[in-house]
Amino acid sequence: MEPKISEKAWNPELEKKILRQWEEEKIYDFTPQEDNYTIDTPPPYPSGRPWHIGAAAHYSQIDMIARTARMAGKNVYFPIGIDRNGLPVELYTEKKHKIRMRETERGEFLNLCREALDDLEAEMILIMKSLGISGDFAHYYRTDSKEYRALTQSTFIELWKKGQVYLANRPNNYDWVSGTTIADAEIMYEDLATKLVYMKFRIKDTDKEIIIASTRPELLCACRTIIVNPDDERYSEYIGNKIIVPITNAEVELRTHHSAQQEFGSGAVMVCSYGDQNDVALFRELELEEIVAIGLDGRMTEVAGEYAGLKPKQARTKIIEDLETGGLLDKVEDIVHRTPVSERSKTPIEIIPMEEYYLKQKDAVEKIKKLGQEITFHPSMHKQILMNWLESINIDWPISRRRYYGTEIPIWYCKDCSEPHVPEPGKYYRPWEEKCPISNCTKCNSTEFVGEERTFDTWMDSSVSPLFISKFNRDDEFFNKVYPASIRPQAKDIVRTWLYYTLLRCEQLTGEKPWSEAWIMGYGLDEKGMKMSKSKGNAIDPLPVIEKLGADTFRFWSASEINHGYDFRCNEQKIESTKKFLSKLWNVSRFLSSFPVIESGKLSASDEWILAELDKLVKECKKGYDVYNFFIPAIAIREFTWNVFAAHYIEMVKARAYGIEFSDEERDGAIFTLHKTLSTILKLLAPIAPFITEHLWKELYSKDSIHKEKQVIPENKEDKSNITKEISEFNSKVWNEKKSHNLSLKDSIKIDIPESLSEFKKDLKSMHNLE
RNA sequence: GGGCUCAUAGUCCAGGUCGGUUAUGACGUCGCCCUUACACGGCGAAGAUCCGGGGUUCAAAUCCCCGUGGGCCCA
Repeated sequence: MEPKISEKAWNPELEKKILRQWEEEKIYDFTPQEDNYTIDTPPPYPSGRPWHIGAAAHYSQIDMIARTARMAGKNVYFPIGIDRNGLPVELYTEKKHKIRMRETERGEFLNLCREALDDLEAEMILIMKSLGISGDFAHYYRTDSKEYRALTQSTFIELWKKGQVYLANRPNNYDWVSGTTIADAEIMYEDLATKLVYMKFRIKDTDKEIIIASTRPELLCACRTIIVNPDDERYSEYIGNKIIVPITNAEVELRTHHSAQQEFGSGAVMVCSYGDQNDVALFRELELEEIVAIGLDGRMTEVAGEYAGLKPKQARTKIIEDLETGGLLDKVEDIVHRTPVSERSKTPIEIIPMEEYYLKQKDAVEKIKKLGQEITFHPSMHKQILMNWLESINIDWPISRRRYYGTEIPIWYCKDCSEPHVPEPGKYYRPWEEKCPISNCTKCNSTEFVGEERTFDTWMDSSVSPLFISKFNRDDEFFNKVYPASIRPQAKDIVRTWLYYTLLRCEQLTGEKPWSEAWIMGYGLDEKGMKMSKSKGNAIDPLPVIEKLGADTFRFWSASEINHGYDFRCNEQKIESTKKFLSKLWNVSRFLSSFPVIESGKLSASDEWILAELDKLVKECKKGYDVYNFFIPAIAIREFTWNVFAAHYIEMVKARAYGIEFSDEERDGAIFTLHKTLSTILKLLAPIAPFITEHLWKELYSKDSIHKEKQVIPENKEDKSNITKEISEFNSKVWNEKKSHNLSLKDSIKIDIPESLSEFKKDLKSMHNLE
């Protein structure tokens, strides 16, 4: 009998043809019904080349969620979006064109960013499509589109009107040379020579002194507290005492804090606004009131007293002299200090408070905690990341950024009285280049306005993704059908940002949770478990891998290698070797394609046994698919298909299937069981490897897509795994025996079949050619 | 610096909640074998101080404590 399938191995080239078919037949199209399964797909951010291979694995798995849900009979809404707002593309563009954002005309700079995004986006879309992602590419959205930005702005305007937004001072990184604030991402660290100044601080109402070392003595006037390590016994008796700051004679409290290192200087640290990032954290944590010691002009402010007007470096020199004169100086050491400097100007940055917009979030924490409790997390352990984060929130959310490529903050200020005005929601506004849509200032009736130049933090955009995909405020009927979404799949590293902010924003705007389930995936690392980065040279480009090995190989690797929720390692050779399983499946199918598909047959003990094992597999897969953990079915399917079905069952029934020395009835039992098992395997595997299962399904079982099938339901058959163990032990025994006697596998041999396997006697005899 | 998390053969991974056979499977390696689905295969073999130290226990990969190293987020 000639097998219907003639090729000897799975050819990934077939994937392209299958993709075209899916597109033509529109098998993943979504029409909203009463019950829908909405996936709040993460819109990936095009930050550079190549796209992270871990992200490709991530999207493969998100697609498995969609396919699992479809096969469970759900009406799946699987939107695709691209996140295009934010700093990375600005940095990418500056580097690519060797320009600086602030020295380039804003409109021109935005165009260059857009071009860069378009290129990078095209590559990501190509990868996602090649991976077989069954999302809605025809209507993919961009977070920098007019519609999306209009939504971000509308939601801001709504919250502004509810009084949820306010202005406050916030420490910013400031680069004096460029004259701008810079983002944390633009800071690098350099070891620079500086002086470590040991100063004498007196403990109030005693004649005792504490020596405090600092590289920034000019900030004495901004000192708010002194900290020592709680384990540091040198200071334990003075905790809570008032300390007199030299020069200013201000009184501050001595406290303990774990961030004080006993080995550094004298172990006591002065906390000033702001010497470094640690000071910022301490001011926030200890709720200290900041003192602005350095002004926007880069000089000491009036709080510095006689040092006012000096540059910090001059003030430092003078203050050291004065300390010495006043007998307040212990000693000065020359040290090398790890100093934050601006990436562009290479000069040390200062941290100074500037006015920024804040969105209230502290009041919402308890509500969000409750929402968090109502959401099912897969895996459940990652709910802890959110809960810990909620515990640690102690400031409102700063939402304004002094950047260009983002959604503009829709505010105009009256030129005369500075009163801020927000426009009506519903449209996309660009205040930096558009005329104010309001004709007169509501406060002073002036007609002249100045547009806000700042943009939003990008999380302001991405945090409304469930509202955008459900057409919030644009199509109420659609919104009511698909919101709240069913599931939010996302990576672990952005639980505190994207997941949290989405909960916050959606609660503020709809009063409801945005989804009922959150699915959290681990982080993709290199083969040694280190983070992948372009600079380390250990990044793997997913595109050539997928092109060479095919999407199904990549997807099956992703499912079988990544235990859900845990970090995973990416190794090209490992991905490549995964292909062997697909070949195995292909060849099993090729063998079965020699036999007609029949509806029934007389089942022998062997058939009953493998069907019981198959049922156990169905049950095991369901366990994984129910919680969208694809590692469980992938491992179980490979194990069953290769090591049970192919290795033992197929070998046992081969002769029977050919009808050699068996009745037609017996033969049909084998053929029926073979097809029943394979077709079940294909359906079980379809969400993970959609291409090869589709191809084999159509070759063998139906002209319709396997992706229209419903998932198999376990029948709870009797567990026969003990038989599996016995059969495989017996087979091994025979194989070993033949080997030790230098016999070929087809040679005849005399070995007794154990009593417990007597039911399988006929099949085993023909399999091994037993006498 | 803080929080969370991980650590099992050359490599990846299971087991860990609920302590108790010979620690699962895959990749890779080595040997033999073309047996009519498959050499991208079959059979077999070697390969693990279960990260280190301490504790609880008759018994620890598993539970507890202290380290070390990796990862993520926050600072």
